[in-house]
Amino acid sequence: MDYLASLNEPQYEGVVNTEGPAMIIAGAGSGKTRVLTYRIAYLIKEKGVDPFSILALTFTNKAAKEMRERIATVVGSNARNLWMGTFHSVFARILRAEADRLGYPSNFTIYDADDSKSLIKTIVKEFGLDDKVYKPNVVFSRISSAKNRLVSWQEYVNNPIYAADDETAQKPEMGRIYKTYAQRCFKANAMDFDDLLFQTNVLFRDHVDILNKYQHRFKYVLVDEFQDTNVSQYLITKKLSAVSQNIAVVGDDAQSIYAFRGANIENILNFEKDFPDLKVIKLEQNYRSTQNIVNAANSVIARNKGQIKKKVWTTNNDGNRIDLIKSISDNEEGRFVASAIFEQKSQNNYKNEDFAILYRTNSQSRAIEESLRKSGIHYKIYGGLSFYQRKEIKDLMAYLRFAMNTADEQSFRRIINLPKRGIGPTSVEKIVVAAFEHDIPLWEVLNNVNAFLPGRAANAVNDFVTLIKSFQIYVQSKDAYETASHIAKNSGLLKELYDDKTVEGLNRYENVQELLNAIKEFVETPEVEDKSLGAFLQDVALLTDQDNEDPDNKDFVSLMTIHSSKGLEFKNVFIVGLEEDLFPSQMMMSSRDDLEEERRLFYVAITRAKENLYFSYALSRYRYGRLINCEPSRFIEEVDPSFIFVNTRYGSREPKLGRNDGPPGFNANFARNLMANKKSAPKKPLQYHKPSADFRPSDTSGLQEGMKVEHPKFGFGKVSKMDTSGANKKAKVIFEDFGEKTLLLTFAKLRIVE
DNA sequence: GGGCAACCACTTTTT
DNA sequence: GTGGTTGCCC
Repeated sequence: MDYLASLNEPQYEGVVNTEGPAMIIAGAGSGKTRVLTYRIAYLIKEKGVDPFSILALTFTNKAAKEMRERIATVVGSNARNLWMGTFHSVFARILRAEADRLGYPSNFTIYDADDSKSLIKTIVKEFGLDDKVYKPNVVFSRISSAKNRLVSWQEYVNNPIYAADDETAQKPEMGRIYKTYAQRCFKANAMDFDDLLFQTNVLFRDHVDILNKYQHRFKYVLVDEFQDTNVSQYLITKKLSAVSQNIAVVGDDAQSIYAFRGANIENILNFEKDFPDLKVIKLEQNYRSTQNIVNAANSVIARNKGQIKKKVWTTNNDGNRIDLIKSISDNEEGRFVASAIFEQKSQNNYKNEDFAILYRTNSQSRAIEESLRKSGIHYKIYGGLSFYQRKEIKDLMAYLRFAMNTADEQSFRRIINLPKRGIGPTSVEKIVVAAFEHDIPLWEVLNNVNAFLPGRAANAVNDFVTLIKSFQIYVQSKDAYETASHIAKNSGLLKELYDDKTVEGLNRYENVQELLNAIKEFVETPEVEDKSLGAFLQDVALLTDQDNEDPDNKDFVSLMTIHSSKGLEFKNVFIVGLEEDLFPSQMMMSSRDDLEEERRLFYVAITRAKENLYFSYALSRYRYGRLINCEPSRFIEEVDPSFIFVNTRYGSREPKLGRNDGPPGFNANFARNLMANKKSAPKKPLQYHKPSADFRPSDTSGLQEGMKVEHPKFGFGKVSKMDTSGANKKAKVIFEDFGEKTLLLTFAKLRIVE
């Protein structure tokens, strides 16, 4: 019982109250993971519960892995038998086992968000709709949110409320798209991420015997990050624990930052209603941060109306005040952050790993990255494009998936003309449409393609079919690694990449090799019983590469979005880009709820810090390659000023050329196309105007037609036309040396001469 | 069908 | 700033 001795009173309550429903509201830094892991350890060790009958659900693979390891240190190897994993992986496993009840094969493919969006794109195109109205992202999130609220396409099409909604949104075809999308997924033997939860609900709703089976199997259900569950996830856990009533949820409403993905804070209220004899435990003591940081965070979150009453407190030292850094530009901001890290390291013996730089959007990383590189500070950027989203990886994966599941339309579209086989979009469309019109499997169309396509295209398709059939023999008889490397070689993918001698080409080649290594590793793992390609694909679909860590070099500064920083902590945290419209994000300002979610995001960012916290903002910044003026974020003012130390550190802005700056034929965009097309460079060198004044972002509100202006690069010119009709005011200027250019006045690089 | 140049659109995203 | 896409031409 010694592991329990270290717990405080409410933590102990959270661990030992294992029977009946419990809700643990855990403030930031209050030892939430510890309570969850000890609770499971307590069940196994002290209560003698079989690990097989404990189901613990998390949101990330990383959290599941970490928790499993921590439990193992208390209970030993027995922890392996726990049902612990992400919602998606656990229910994918159950769905594979019970797939036949839903009319799916057990080797169904899992579509990731990219697959889903490209399927939506093709459907929108097939319907002859405007993809500017039916943007794949918008359609996808509409379908996704319907599924997460358990609205099937049948209900969606039949319910006039949705039709009216879509009518006002000028998207009347949404129901038809949802229907087609769902049917296409089903026909492709594929489930998207939302289906894994949606179909589990269907399974439990329509097949009571199966529900009973799992209700009796899982005697204890635990849910981590409960504030981020959506309706679909909540209903699954509720149903599973309806018999045993042993359900424990752990979360913090103040850290709910995924409402935009369907997370529903009302689950907390519903939970209280659904389980009336619920035990509520509040963890309010923060062990992570200094007084100043805890109090600043409290002063921010207190502005939100909707929240559960709790008071997070700490007995830690006061610590330093928050350092507020003001700078002139995003580059300058990067430099100050780099120099602050440098100073702190030498003065206070911090290591790189003690620092994190948090921002609202991934695109902000570039300016920071540059200055860290110049200062020789080792850093790592989290997020961005993941390994499995890279084109070359998706290409090979598509071959592997198609060899496993010849109904998979998305994989088919990806590989049918890759490498080039002379099968164009028209032929592909004919094949797919034929499969639908005659209601036969895609594979059958491909095997009888001569009936649908003219000779030359049909021959190419026949070759493709023969190739796939040769792969299928491997799939059946060899392990995943042998199959995958055979397919990589014989599909021609590797050769195409090998022939590409550019830097990117080499990278892509290495990435494919890395994927093959990963498969090899999978095959050579002794615990893995099923070493087939199918087993690997099932494993990998739900894996993101967050856990691919480089063990050699762990001492780096972490750069990431605030979203991905959740659950982590650092001694020193920089929150950069604290500017109005950026954070809080302009696109989030439509309603008060959205502002509250942005504020919770700010709260999450602040509470990552253990010792020192820095706020930083710039007065001007490049966004989408254009210079804009910025104002400090309202969030800075929302922090009680007694916790802030203002540290004004202006600098200067250096002129920077955008890709489209300069005359056509001589600008960077032209150079880029030259590089891409391997043509020789023009003989004439670039000659830009030498600015006669210091060009800071300036006010151009008085600009009128006919005025003479100076531009830092194009030199002198005359305003020929003003366009104030759109959201972005524009001016057409005829430059003496470079001719006519249209300039966006928001970015105000013009100086009025006369 | 393929190559090239211009054009467009961009939030966060554990799965 | 970047990547993806469209539209024109061969």
